Amino acid sequence: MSGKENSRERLIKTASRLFQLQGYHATGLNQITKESGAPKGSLYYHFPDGKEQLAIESVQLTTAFVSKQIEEGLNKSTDPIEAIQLFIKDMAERFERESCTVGIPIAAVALETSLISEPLRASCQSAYQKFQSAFTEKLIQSGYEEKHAMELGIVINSMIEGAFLISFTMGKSEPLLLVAKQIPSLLK
Amino acid sequence: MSGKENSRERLIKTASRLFQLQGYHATGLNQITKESGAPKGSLYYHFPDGKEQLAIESVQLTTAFVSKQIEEGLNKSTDPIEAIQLFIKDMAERFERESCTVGIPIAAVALETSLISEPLRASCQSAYQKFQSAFTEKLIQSGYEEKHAMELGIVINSMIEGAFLISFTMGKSEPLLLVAKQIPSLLK
DNA sequence: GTCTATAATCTGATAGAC
DNA sequence: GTCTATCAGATTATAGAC
Repeated sequence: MSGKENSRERLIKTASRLFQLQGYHATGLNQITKESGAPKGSLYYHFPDGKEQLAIESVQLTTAFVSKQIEEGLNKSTDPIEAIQLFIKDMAERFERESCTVGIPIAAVALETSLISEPLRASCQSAYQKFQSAFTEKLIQSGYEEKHAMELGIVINSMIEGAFLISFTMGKSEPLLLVAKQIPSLLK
Repeated sequence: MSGKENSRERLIKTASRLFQLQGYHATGLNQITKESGAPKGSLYYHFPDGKEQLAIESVQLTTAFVSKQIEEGLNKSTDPIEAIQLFIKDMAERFERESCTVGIPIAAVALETSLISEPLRASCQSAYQKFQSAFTEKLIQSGYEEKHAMELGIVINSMIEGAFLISFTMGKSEPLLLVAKQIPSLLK
């Protein structure tokens, strides 16, 4: 309704990037306001519940963005094996290209806050559920039996998230590529 | 050489537990000294390089502990498929039993520090390499071709680490159990 | 080796003028 | 909606007595 929601948008986008890259506790409110260009005073106007609320909305933004990426990636082939492999390889390439300017979606926030903030944990949980269901949907559309597709969706999501973590630590995308390579064994 | 290295030991053990559970930035030096019972003044005597050094040695302790657990677990069966499945199920049971009093080995520290501390990142990297090679060794002993065994070691490690992360966030061990279930497809 | 006190800096959060 | 100033508490780290 109001004029420009610009400041709020910028705050969430900046927070989203920094939380993924540095984690929850390492990212200060000062840094977020400073890098977003938004005035610090306006943070608590837009997010009365402070850092926790900002993090929840950041996770939600990331979730929407990544889910869309997964769905678009999976649409590049009708064959689920090929589609999932293509998606993972895309992630690996992006990882190599942007080096570490992107971080791993959700993971750091999930690890750091699951024990100390129930609403934040719940946000991360529904993020992962959304990722999983994208894979599961693809498999169901390809004729996989429903329960099997659900189980595979969870496993594929775990594999990718784990490979991201190891790739990030190792500084190379090899684990992601090897996971992609094993997808046929898993799905056949 | 000196009398009791007790205080140093306690500091590392406490730090190790807290870093896994809460992550690097959320764990303060005050909390570590307080919970370890060691005097705060002695921290910088034993660890002149401060928090970073303490974290590196904590990661090393965790690495040794977890590696031993993996190796012992894998020795419970000569069949690699069964052995790996047993190990993952053990982890899942322990996860359920101790709920969240244990955290995920290495992961939080790896995510939080890989970009800000090269020595700490390197410690986490060699941790993961050690985990991987335990799986790889088991596969080679069972007759898998060396390169294939190495690739599978990396993928299995990624799967487990990812499933841990998702299980932790979800609050239930289902992802770990589903990963165990898919091991036969992967290894056959 | 231990302990206390404290420095210097950062954090999240608030109050109030504009 | 914006901006400044500031609070109380946390952080890592150091200095120096014991």
